Amino acid sequence: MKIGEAAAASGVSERMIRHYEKIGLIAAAARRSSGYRDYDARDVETLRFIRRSRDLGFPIEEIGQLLSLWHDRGRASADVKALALSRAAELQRKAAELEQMRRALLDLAERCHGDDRPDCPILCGLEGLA
Amino acid sequence: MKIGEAAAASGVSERMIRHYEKIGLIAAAARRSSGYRDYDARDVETLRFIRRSRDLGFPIEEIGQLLSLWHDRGRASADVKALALSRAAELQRKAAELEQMRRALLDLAERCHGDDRPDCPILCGLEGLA
DNA sequence: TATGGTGCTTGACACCATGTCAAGGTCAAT
DNA sequence: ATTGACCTTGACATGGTGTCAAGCACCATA
Repeated sequence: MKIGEAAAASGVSERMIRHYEKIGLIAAAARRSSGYRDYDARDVETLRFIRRSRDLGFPIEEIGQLLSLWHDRGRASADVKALALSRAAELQRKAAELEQMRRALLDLAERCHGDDRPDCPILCGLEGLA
Repeated sequence: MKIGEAAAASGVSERMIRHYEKIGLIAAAARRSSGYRDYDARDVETLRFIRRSRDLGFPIEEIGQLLSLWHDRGRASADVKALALSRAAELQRKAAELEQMRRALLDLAERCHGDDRPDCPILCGLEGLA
């Protein structure tokens, strides 16, 4: 299977497949005599695993750890759970941060009459004179 | 005022001050005969404005628009409010996305016993066999 | 078989915001 | 005058992805 087909089958772009190979997240693909990369079903499975992990917000480094655990038949599920819970906590932290920014913005916007007049509490707030 | 003092006074790092100058977000600073950049209170105010905008999640491009509006004494507050509300909506969208990822992760983690045994619903979920 | 179109290769540049490091010049205080 | 802190520019890195370019491989059809 050539890289284009592997990309279509896994949902990971050709660009990112080459990238993951370069940074060592996945092993270098087999090559045909022409130099084309050659993929099999197992490779596609791995790529799909990576894509799902990314979709769940795991950074590359942690995806590497997940892949190790995945390939390790004797791993303890506790190790995986710990990674997942720590990721979930991080996501919550980030979401809370965004929410806090949003609330601050809405507070400013609420005090802004939002018409043709030039005075604007939002800009004053950004100046630091809120 | 030299760049280090301006950085300390505004909360924007020296690195980013130079960066903002290079990308044209702020005007090129005055220079002493030595070549050192020279800042006054007004410059620091601008930097602080930028920092607060960044803290509220505005991307650089929108900060440029905010700066224009800020400097424009005749601006309509409605224009500022529109920017702020659109930013708030974007923040909410992003937060919701993170929250959705988190929930998916927690769903998987909940089904994982998290002990020494190797079978793990989280990894199965990442494989796509959830 | 020749040709064309599509797919593959590598490499480079871009984004956005920020950090760090290096080599060299300047300032201020001792 | 020396020293140590500060400034200058430039380059490289991060993370995840896009795009573009030049050149080669593959396949089907004329």
